[in-house]
Amino acid sequence: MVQIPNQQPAQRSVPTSADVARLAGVSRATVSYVLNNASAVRISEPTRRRVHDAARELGYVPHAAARSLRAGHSRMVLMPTSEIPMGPLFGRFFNELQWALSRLDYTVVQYASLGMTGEDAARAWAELRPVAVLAPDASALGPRGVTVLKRSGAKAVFTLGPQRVEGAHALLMDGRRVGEAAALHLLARGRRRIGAIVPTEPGLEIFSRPRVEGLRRAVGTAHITGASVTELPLAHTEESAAALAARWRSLGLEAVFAYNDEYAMLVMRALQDEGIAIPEEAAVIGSDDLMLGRLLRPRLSTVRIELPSGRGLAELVDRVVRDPGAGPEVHDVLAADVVHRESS
Amino acid sequence: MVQIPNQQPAQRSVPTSADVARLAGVSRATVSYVLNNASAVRISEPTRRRVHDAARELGYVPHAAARSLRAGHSRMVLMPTSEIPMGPLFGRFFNELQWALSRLDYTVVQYASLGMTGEDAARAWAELRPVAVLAPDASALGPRGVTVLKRSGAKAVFTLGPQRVEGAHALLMDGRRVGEAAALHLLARGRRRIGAIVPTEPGLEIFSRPRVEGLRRAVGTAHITGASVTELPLAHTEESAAALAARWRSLGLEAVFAYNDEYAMLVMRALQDEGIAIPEEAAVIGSDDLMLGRLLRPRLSTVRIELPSGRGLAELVDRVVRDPGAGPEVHDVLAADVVHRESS
DNA sequence: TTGAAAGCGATACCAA
DNA sequence: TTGGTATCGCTTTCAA
Repeated sequence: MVQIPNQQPAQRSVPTSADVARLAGVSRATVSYVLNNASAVRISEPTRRRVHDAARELGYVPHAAARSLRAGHSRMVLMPTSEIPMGPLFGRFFNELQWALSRLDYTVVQYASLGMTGEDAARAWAELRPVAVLAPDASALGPRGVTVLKRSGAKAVFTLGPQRVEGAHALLMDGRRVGEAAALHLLARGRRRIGAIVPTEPGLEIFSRPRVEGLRRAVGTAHITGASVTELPLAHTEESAAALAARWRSLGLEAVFAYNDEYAMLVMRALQDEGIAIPEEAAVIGSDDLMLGRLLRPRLSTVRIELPSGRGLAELVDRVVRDPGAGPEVHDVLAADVVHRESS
Repeated sequence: MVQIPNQQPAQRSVPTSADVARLAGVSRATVSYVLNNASAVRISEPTRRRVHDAARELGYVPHAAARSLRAGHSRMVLMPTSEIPMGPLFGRFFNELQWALSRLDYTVVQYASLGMTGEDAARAWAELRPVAVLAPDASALGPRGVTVLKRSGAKAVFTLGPQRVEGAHALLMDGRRVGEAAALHLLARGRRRIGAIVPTEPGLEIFSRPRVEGLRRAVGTAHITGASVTELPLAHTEESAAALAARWRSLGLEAVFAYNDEYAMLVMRALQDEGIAIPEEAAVIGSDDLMLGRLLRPRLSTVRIELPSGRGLAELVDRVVRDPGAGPEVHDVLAADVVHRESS
């Protein structure tokens, strides 16, 4: 650790608009008019300049809290972050959304409320008085949480994940679509007895459950004799995958749907190391269409997921903020289709 | 899209502590005392209950802006997010840090200031009057930005990345360590002419430049005749990798350091498809020790990066917030060592 | 034990 | 064109 001598003297206190007014020799009102380009009043050019100069000299920055307190509302969009890291797919969507919202002049803020759940978390969020809340995890919110947020003045409450919650708008990302697409593909290719990898990592079940459920449902409604789904818990480790591969033949399965491409890679490698031929002895399909799937040999079949454009959602949020009267809307936004390569 | 009829009637206005006071039949002061468990004053038990009941009935949530305005300070730690998504390594570190800070009773908020740069961004952050700012990208801040933040009352300004900036504390993550480790390893294994993959993706050069620089430096100071470093630009696509592989033999290189494991995988696959033996004809080493490296054949050698514990940093931040007097400290926190597997 | 009131910083109405 | 001032919601000192 390197110590660098402190060069700045004792902090002057933080400059306020009153300081700017004093230095410029005008009233605080005038400062406000000038700095906000108030169109209702005309301020003379010399005064404008004096105010701007004073503000620059003092390094004045307006106080967002004071401003929104006075205004009675803010343009803050709160996006609670969940602990589970999002993949590249969701990450890109998030970034796009954020960018689009800031284009619409919203201040997007991510707030991690680690450890809390439901109403507690909602209360913590509500203290910030956001104009909109976009929550990725509906279950960690609940109808009570939605009520708390709305009571605190939030005009729009959206959930973004695989679940919805009463009272909130929903961008429903129905993971069952993914499982269904995988099931139809595998069945069409003559596979009957299908294994479903279920990650044991905590937090992931919110995403994995619907996928398996969709797989189950599609296999069930296909009415093909002998068709079945077997859940295979798997940790994100080589050992776990090796253990699964070791008992693969005893399971009597013909195919495996692997939650996502990373788990698919893990499983495929373990099966190959066990001498099991892919896709002959075991068809493998993943999900999310990651780059790595194309680099595997055989190339990995996968379910490609399509999320809506962040811009569209940003406009939707804006619309709801401006007209909160309408009831909650549910948008079904996840599309899934199979990219067939060599592993299935 | 499904429309659900709006069940809630017109929003009542957001309840304030005055509303709670009115309903409980006490003064606002008493409400504040009760809800904040003020130890300086004793409030009778019946009054406490009346206040709590009233607050619950109204769904009262305190107004953070008003509170911090009155208090003159907040406990908000601002973490500006960069557009480039962070990998699992940095992501884990970030999560840990966030958690540790919230344990210390800070409100951690991520704020994306997309599009702005330097002072503009700093001003936007300063409006929120955070008590501390942890910026991952020093270059998008600059000494001026640091000044703006400090003037606005920030007690601690940290940069977290590969660069530092004057006036701010730094958790320096010196990527040159990574390149150095890779170079020493490859040289020790008898490789002389080394290629360095440089991602062409914008934003990544902040991380890739130092790694290549470290590689260069280590190769240079080794004083081994014939040792050289050749930069190889590469996009994150199969085509780009295939093009590189096609001209590999004409490059006359013996080894390649691939920025990180993902690019290593991309390159390795392309080389293998071109019939180039690994590691015989081309030694490959990546970085970040991702799971996928262990799943490749040959198994991927990699540079493992060790970041400090989030808890430690959280305590450091807390210390600086409590005692901002001391000058900025520079902590060198990145450790790198080689995990030798089969590809080198 | 409780209440009245000042004041944090910025804005917008009304007067001058 | 500019200034005085009330106000947003909350905390805290001082009085009662």
